[in-house]
Amino acid sequence: MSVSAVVSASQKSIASHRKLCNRLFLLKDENDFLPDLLGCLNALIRIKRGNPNAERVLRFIITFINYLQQKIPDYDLAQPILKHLLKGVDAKDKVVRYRCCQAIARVTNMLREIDDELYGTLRSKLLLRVRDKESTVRVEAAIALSRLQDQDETDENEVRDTLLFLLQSDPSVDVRRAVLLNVEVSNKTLPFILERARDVDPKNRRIVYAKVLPKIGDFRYLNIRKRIRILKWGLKDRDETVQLAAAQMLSTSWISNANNNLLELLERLDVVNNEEIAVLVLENFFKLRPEIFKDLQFEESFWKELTAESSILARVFNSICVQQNLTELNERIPDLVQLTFFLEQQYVRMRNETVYEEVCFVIQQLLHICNNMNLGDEIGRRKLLGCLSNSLTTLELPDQIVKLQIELMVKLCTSELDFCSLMMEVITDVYEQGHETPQQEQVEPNKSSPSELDTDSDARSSLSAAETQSPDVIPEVPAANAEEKLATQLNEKDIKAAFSELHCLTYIQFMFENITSDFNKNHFLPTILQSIIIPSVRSHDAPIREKGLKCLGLSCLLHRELAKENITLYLHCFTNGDTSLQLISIHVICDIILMFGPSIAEDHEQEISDMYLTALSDLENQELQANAAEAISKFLMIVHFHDDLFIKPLIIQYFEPNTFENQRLRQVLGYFFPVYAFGSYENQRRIGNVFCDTLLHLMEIYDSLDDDDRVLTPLNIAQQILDWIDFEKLYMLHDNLKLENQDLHLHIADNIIDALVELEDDESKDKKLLISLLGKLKIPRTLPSQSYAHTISKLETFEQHGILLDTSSSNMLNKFAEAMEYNKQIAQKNEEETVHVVSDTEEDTSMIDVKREP
Amino acid sequence: TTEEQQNQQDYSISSIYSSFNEVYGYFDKSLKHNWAGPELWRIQRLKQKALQDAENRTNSSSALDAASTNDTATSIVSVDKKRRKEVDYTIDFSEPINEESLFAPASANLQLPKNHWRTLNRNLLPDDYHIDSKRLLRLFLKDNALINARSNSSTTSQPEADVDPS
DNA sequence: GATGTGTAGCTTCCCTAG
DNA sequence: CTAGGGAAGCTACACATC
Repeated sequence: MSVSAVVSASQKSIASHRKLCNRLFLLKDENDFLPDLLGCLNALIRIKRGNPNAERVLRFIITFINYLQQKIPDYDLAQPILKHLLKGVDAKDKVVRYRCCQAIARVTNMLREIDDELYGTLRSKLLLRVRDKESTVRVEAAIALSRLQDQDETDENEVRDTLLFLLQSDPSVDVRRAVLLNVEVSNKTLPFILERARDVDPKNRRIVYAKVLPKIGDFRYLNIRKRIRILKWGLKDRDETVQLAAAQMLSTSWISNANNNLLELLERLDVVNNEEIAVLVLENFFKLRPEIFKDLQFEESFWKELTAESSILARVFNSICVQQNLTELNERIPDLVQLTFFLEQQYVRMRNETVYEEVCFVIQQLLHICNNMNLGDEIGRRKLLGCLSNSLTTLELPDQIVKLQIELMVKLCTSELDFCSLMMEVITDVYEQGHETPQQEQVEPNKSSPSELDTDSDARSSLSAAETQSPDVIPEVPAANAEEKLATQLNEKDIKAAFSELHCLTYIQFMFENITSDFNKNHFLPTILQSIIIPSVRSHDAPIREKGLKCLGLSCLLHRELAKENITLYLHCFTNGDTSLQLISIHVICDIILMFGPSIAEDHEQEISDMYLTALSDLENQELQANAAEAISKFLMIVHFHDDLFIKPLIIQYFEPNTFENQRLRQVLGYFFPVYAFGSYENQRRIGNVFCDTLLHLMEIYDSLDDDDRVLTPLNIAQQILDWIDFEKLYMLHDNLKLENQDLHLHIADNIIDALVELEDDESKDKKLLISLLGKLKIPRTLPSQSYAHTISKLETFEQHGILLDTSSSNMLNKFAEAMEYNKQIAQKNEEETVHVVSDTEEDTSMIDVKREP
Repeated sequence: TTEEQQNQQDYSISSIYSSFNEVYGYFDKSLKHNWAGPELWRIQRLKQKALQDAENRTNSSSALDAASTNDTATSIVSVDKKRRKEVDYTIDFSEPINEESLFAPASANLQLPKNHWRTLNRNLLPDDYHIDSKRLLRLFLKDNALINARSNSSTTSQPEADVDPS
């Protein structure tokens, strides 16, 4: 048997390789052995990618080299083969380059030694090949290059740095993946690898968790920030398979590196500062390890010595029980009376400042648990309510705790009125604590304690108070560092009063967030409004004024008239205020309109829409812009407030390259547009109405851009918008509505033709684009013949203008005209027949394909 | 004011539909993988299969027809597949190959042009703000209140926004 | 600049490994 | 038995070639 016969036999199955190895071994000393073998390689490297026989042959050759090395260590076959293959890495044929790189990668793996010259050539050729124009070649070259990595961790390491460059910059996912799987993990490469957990490709992301991170071994090689980041990315990934991979890594490798002890794992995640992630970690962990979940027990001592870690463990246990209705397991959580007791213990412990943060965290977890508990027990309820209101009165608690406590108190109270009365007491107490003075008479009239106020005052009176807040009495906005000013200007007593006011306002804010009462039917609300909120809106202290404006906004949501009166106030804040005031205005006016409908804004329509448009186009202020986009989205989605005015600027900001950094804006709008468009056919038509206009505007922007910013082409943009107004994508609950908007793209065609007439001769690029869009429109055959006729007549008038077109454009235009003509004739025929035949369902939903029509 | 509220038109999208949650659940699901802004947006083609299904449902009268054509179609396809599967991958090692042409140097540049190496944010996803229907149906000031988009049959005088009991 | 070629990305179908 | 991976086929687009 000849060398080529043996090699040829190896292509059929892997099973025969062992036998064939022996055969080939017998031929090794013949004169033509090496040339014959290289000849076989020549045949092999012409075989294009994906041929399974070629894979087998290559594998056989590798097996043989290995076999030979074992038998005769001095027989060096690898280097001659390598030398031969290197001749092909620059070949013209990409298949040859691909196969050579692939073979080199495999052979290099077998190499025991290599002479310096060969190594140098290999290295420099591969460094070139990883930049090949073919991605398949780059993949193999990258794998080959990864075989040349050494342990050198110096700053300059060309091989390593090239691989890292590919990992970040190669446009092909496969190349990045190949590098990800083959690059050596070291201090230098780790940041680049971790970053791939956010690769655009979900498979690459998954590989980070499933393949690469386990290679590291102990997760403690990562600092806490990196641990949290990697967990957050993985567990919150949109792709379930990535989530699962992250969860698996957590519940197998990471937990074992924490002595299989959940609490120890949590200790290494700094739960106090990463609550959200800790919850996710536990939830995902229990999903994969239900047996551990079921075995969790909480002894008496557990509750008496709560730590950050143990408390969040109990909280997640509880929340999973509640979510999944595991009532029996949930009995391991103490009852309300006991929980209240433990909570009180923590409030006491809080006085020790060294553990303040941890205690706050523990309290939050306990509050979450209480919130999930059955609140049927009267005694427990009263005890807890007492404990909560007491702590609110006597302690300075962080906002998150206050929020949770007040939310819980609403649930504990039997009615909203009870709740308000209780809160009123708390707020009064806190207010008085801040305004205790040796001489009571020094208290300013408008800062009088709420308890002294006429609690019977109705909304009307507070309204009149609000009316006095006409824009001109609002103090001018102070310097940015208002707090500093505040500290120097005010004496200690005033500071104390100011802080108690802030304190009260915080309580009021969370209180108002949780009530829905009609303002006039709950006499506590007008009292609070008049005695605390309104004075605070007038305050010279920026923090107080801001909080006051928020609380006033919340009050407005409970009272239509109050809302209507105060719109001007918020408009004024937007014009004259700093960013934080502007944001409040954006929020409050939006909520008011959503709450009461657009009619509430009828006196200030212009100013309000101007405000939102100004904010939307403020490229200098991303937060404002994003919030405006969100507010407008809500308007259009929910109450249809000036759709036709907002829709075009909204589309423009979405595609405008300058908003690329403003991801919140883009993601809000990315959600909004499809929902808006697919949500109703009227909305689709609204977008359709501005399509051409908007596209032309965006094309202008595109023309003015640098190459670097030209990521989205006008074609791409147009396709995305056209997709929004695709009638087949309308969300329809009833199939019979599927017939809506079938003519929408035909209308677009009309608009495009109109726009073509307007374009100048030097805008040939634009003309070309618009014409190419005609061919991509989705136009059904079943429209009435006049519709097509209308478009055809438009085309004819366009042709009369005699506008210069390149051949491909005019071809496309002709094709489109023919298709329309064809549609018209068919439609006419059908219309004649319909006189006799009632319906023809066959062609109801069939589309024309412009390209295929005669 | 009660009267005004009653007379308020219900503008919500859901007024067209019977089920509010269903609609937004659908959008949350269908937009789950298209969140990263226009640069990374993929236009989802309507699946041919889904379209056919829909068509079959509407043309229930021709259900029998459809079934039979489907049967014949699948069998034809499978025969076709088998025939095509007999692609010959055999490599011929007997003929010597001209190394001149095999290793012929390239005339043109083999490197990927520079502008292809320009990446969008190093091929990384942007930060995910997890925008969903809940986010856009929420008041700014009351994050626990979902805007209660009721059908227009509602006769209550409650405001449009309502504290979500959850 | 018209034309053909090649590739990327998608869907659909099939197989196999868990 | 199901899901995930891979191959085949299709389409749209980019590039090269003349």
